[in-house]
Amino acid sequence: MDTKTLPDHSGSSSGGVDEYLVDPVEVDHANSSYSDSSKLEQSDGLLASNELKNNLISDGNESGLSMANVSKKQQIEISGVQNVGGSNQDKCDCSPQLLPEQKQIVPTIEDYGGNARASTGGPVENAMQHDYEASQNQHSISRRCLQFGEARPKSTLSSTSSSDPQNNITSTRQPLSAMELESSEASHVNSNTTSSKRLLVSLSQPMSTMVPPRHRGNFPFTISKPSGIGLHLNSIVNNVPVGCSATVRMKLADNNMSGLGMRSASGTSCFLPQNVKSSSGSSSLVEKVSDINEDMMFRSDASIAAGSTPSETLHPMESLKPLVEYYATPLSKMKVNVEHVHNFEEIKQPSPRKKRQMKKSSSTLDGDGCKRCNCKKTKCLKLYCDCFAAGIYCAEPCSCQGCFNRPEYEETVLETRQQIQSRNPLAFAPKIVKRVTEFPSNNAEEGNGSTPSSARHKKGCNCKKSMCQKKYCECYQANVGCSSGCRCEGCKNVYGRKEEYGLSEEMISNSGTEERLADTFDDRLEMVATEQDFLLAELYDSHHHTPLTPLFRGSDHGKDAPKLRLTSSRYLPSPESELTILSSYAKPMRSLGNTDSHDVFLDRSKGILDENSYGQETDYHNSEMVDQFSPRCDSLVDMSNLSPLPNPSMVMSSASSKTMGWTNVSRLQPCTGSSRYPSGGSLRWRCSPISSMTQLCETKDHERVDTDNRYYDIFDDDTPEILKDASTPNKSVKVRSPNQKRVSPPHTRMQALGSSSSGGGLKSGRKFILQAVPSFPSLTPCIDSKGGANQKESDV
DNA sequence: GAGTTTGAAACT
DNA sequence: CAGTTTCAAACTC
Repeated sequence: MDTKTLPDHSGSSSGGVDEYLVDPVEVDHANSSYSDSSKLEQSDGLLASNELKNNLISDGNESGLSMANVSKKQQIEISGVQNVGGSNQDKCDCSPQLLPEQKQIVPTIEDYGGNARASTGGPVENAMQHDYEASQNQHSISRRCLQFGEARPKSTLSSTSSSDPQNNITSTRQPLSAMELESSEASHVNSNTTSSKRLLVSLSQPMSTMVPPRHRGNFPFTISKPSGIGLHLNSIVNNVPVGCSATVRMKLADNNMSGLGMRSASGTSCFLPQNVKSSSGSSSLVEKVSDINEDMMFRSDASIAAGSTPSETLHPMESLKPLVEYYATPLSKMKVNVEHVHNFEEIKQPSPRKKRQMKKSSSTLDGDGCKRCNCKKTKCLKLYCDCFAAGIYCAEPCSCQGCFNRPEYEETVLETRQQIQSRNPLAFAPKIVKRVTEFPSNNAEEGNGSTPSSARHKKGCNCKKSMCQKKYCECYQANVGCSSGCRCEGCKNVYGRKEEYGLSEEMISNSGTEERLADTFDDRLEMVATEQDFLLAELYDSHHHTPLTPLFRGSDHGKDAPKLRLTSSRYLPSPESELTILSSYAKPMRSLGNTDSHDVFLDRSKGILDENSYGQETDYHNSEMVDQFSPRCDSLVDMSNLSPLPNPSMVMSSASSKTMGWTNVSRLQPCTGSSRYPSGGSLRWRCSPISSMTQLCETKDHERVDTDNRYYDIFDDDTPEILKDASTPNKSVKVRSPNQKRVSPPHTRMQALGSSSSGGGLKSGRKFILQAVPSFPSLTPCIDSKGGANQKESDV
């Protein structure tokens, strides 16, 4: 059968892939027998995967496949190298974990890596890791180049600055090492190996170099974001906060672009713990981190999920926390390891029910953060699979059968995702979108969990019998209230009834018809995203190629957006990403603000994550967010310098970066598959978003600098600083205004926003921004004003 | 642990 | 686009 092809994978990959896959598992399981069995299973799975591909993916973009294949090959090579270096499977796992997507992550790491290397050289000394790193570095380097252009930019920023892949290679080693380390660590999270320390060291260095001392912790996040951004993160993160196992990787299947984000994101959740443990550049720190463990992880995860907030959360935390969070980001990057772990886990399928029970107790997420699916017929390649839908790889906790949602089958996964996306571009978009919050600052409500207003299910539920009081209801499950978009009957959602939703939003009532409401709702969601994540979104877009602009262009954002996206030659990683990102961003912010309870954070994260299903995007956002929050201007500035972005100046940069990145990306990455290996330039651009952030930072450095508290405050408000900037007379605002004109969001929206936002000028500003968001194109022009953005405007 | 219920996803 | 089927999670026993 297909096995023949599989053999190749199994042969090459099985050897390499399996091993590395095993490693991750091992890590989780502490060298459990999984590896062996998993290998076998995987090999089987590989065969099956081929079949699946044939069956499942009729469309299967060859480009994507080819890409995937390439990545696999690389992975294999890597794995082989790793094996050579470190005999331990675990080690291997770590390296192998680097999937194509992961590779992308690596690049990001590279950025850090540059910095990390020098510093890390010493710290990262685990024999395993060393070997692994050494071998991988070279391999990884090439990978990186292929996969991410982004890394380069960052790398350039960090240290080497070589945009060229080659340069990356040299520089990348450290980054890779760091990544690998992270990944390895992630895999070893349980083990608490010294490797983690390495990571810390490597990370720390980059951080230090890149970011000012304060923000160092954050800085890593920044980097990580780029790598991991993925959508899945959202879901994963949200759901899986601590865990780890879940592989966020989602890669991108949705969008090649998104893949990147996914990876990082996923990695984050899982990696954070590991990173923390491992990273302890200083033993004390490491230990502390390890001690912190879950809490930290949660935070980190959450932060990661949020994308932006990590630093913030950290700030409030003790010094250690920052470290943890800091590392957490890297972890996200490391998601590869996590993924592997998942794979193994899935393969072995320890005890589904137990896992389930675990899940039940913890709600959706496993303690590990894994979704713990139990798929039996879908091979975890359909949206039925929570893991797959979340953009993460199945992991140990999963009790799925015949799972192909593993790093090993990345190609299959990606292809399948593409197919699904082709049918429904929003299929992987976060389901939950943060609503335009009326009250960014008063989010205590959310903490209460009663805040229906904060977010909504984008599609809305269709409950008939559960009355939206059970987890059957997606809205309820996401801890969000029902909205006008819901078609539920007898809604009694404790988080907010459909009716209430409409009431709460004056706008809706104004609109009148449900359709209008629904539309408005979507718009609102988008709006919200824009507001909070506006800048981020832009960045995100740039990273993902997502044509946010298109959406924005479309006055109807929500509806049209998808179409526009679709129409666009490029696959948007996730049209939803916009919303998602924003929402995730916003939520995280809140959660961060609330840092108090992890639970809250987690809950939010879930919803948010879902929204961010596109890990990649999210990652970027996260990174961006991180940058904004933690990285500080300094780091940001540096980044901007490094970044190819023409104009680091201005907040607009973020928007511009989006457009820039977006356009560039589109060009560079016509195909989703290809997107993975975007030219360095495109990637760089994506990274550039950071620069935008930096810009913002510049404008608001003093504010940020003042205290972390401020950040928190910001988050509390839901309005990221960026937004604030935007809201403020900042450049961003101006830039946006033009777009706003275009967008001219529905009057209802405006009104509703205004009413809702009544809270304060900020709110109003946000709303305003939101409106602007739809008009993103204009923003880009502003940004591009220097560059291509203007063109877009003219086009528009 | 097995079986049922539920609603989303997928299919027609 | 609507209706039906399939699926896996959520839930119950």
